[in-house]
Amino acid sequence: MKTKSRPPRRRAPPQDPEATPAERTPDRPPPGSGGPDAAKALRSRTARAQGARAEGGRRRPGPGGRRESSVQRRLESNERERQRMHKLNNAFQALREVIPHVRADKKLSKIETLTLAKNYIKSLTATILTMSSGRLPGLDGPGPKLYQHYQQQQQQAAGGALGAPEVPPEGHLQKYSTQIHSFREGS
DNA sequence: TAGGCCATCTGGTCCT
DNA sequence: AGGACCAGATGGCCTA
Repeated sequence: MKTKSRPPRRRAPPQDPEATPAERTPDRPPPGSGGPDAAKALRSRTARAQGARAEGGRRRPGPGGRRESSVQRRLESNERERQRMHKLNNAFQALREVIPHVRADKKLSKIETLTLAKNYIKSLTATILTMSSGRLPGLDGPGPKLYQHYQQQQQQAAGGALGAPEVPPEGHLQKYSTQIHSFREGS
């Protein structure tokens, strides 16, 4: 796994919103080739693409063609989607900044960020459990409640992922530090 | 050059 | 009805 700190990517030039999918990417294979609902989408998109090809790759004329209002809606929709993705990326960045990791010079990828965050949370939970159980033996403090919650989470996780081995609190700490290490090695 | 990661576009579906 | 969300497709950039 590699990560990199690369300059901001330049945005791909916006495609002609009036163009049919076939016009924009003539070589594009039929989309929606995976997933249960995809079959319907596949058929409808393919039909549209084929229709465009049948017309020599030109925009469908007449009522079948995209009206200006529909083009405008598509552009607005694209813009909203961009903003949504930007927000998502901002959230990823915020998450990166609170996860301690050894490769401060290199940006964590999204998958690395999520994986590391998950194990970081687990290790923190384990740490808190260890500390609170040590300091509050038998008391009705946060320790026992936290431990109950932890056990519930463990049981749910084990139920969700069939055959997932239950990891003891200290195991998460070990796993997290191992992962940090492997990310460093893998760079 | 292949593979990984990413941004963007797009159409379908879900939700308010 | 319109916006949010989702997933597939595509192409660019980067590194090994």
